[in-house]
Amino acid sequence: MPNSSPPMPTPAELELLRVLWERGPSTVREVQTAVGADTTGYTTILKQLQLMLEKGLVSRDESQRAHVYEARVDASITQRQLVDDLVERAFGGATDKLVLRALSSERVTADELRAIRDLLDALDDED
Amino acid sequence: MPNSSPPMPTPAELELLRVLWERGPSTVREVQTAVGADTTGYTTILKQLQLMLEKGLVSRDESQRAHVYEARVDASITQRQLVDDLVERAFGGATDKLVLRALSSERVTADELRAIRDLLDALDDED
DNA sequence: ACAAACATACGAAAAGTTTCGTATGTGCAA
DNA sequence: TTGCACATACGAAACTTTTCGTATGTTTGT
Repeated sequence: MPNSSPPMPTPAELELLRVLWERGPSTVREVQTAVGADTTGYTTILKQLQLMLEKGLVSRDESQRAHVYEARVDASITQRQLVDDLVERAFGGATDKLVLRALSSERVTADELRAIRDLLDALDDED
Repeated sequence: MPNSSPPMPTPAELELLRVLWERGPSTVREVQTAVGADTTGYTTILKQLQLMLEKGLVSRDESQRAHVYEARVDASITQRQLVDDLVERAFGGATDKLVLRALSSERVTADELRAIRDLLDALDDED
């Protein structure tokens, strides 16, 4: 009886999820290599993934000696969860405030702005 | 010698900052009332504000018996700091991805979309 | 067969965050 | 003046998150 939907990932967990999203199913060793083998010990990654397994954030295939871990939560859903959380905590629920803040921050390229405008247009057409 | 710029606020600290941003300079009691006197003990708020003082997130006026705390960091700067942090951790630095994710989330009203479009136009005119 | 390399499990230290209890001081009203 | 309401200071408990050490088992190359 899986209790409910998995909890929001912690920062360290998010980093590992991002590896799994990008690489697909991976062994502990592969994940460690991806995050930089010198920055974090092997057993640290292992333990982290084991915790994530308990939380339902990942699943694993134990058919091989080196277990293969796979993300159990969507990138899109998790990202929205994180964004919504920040919107709530920092902007009192006003999504547009967050967007405005993000856009007025530097390092948004012209291409990115165009992508956003396209989405706005698409949203308009929906109604 | 203030070391450098204040660190990013933790979630609990952010909640208190939001009260100070909205109310302006406030006593511990006032802050506690604002966050809901029943949810968090008085000394908890007090201690939190004392820690925030050490971190440079707030300043205080001790001329009265009940010290008056004031935010030392801008809402806009702090919010951008938090957004940038999330962009980095969850979207690999791609600000537009975060924006797209935020916008495709429900609960963005037509008014909010208009505000965003206006900003896009303003950004265009800048160059 | 045996040592070296590599894998998991798991307890627990280390570090960070949040909450509160207790000691203590000060102003004020009966 | 005496006691009550209310304030700060501060240590430390309670949690959460992150990191690692150690025990132990399995595979592989010589």
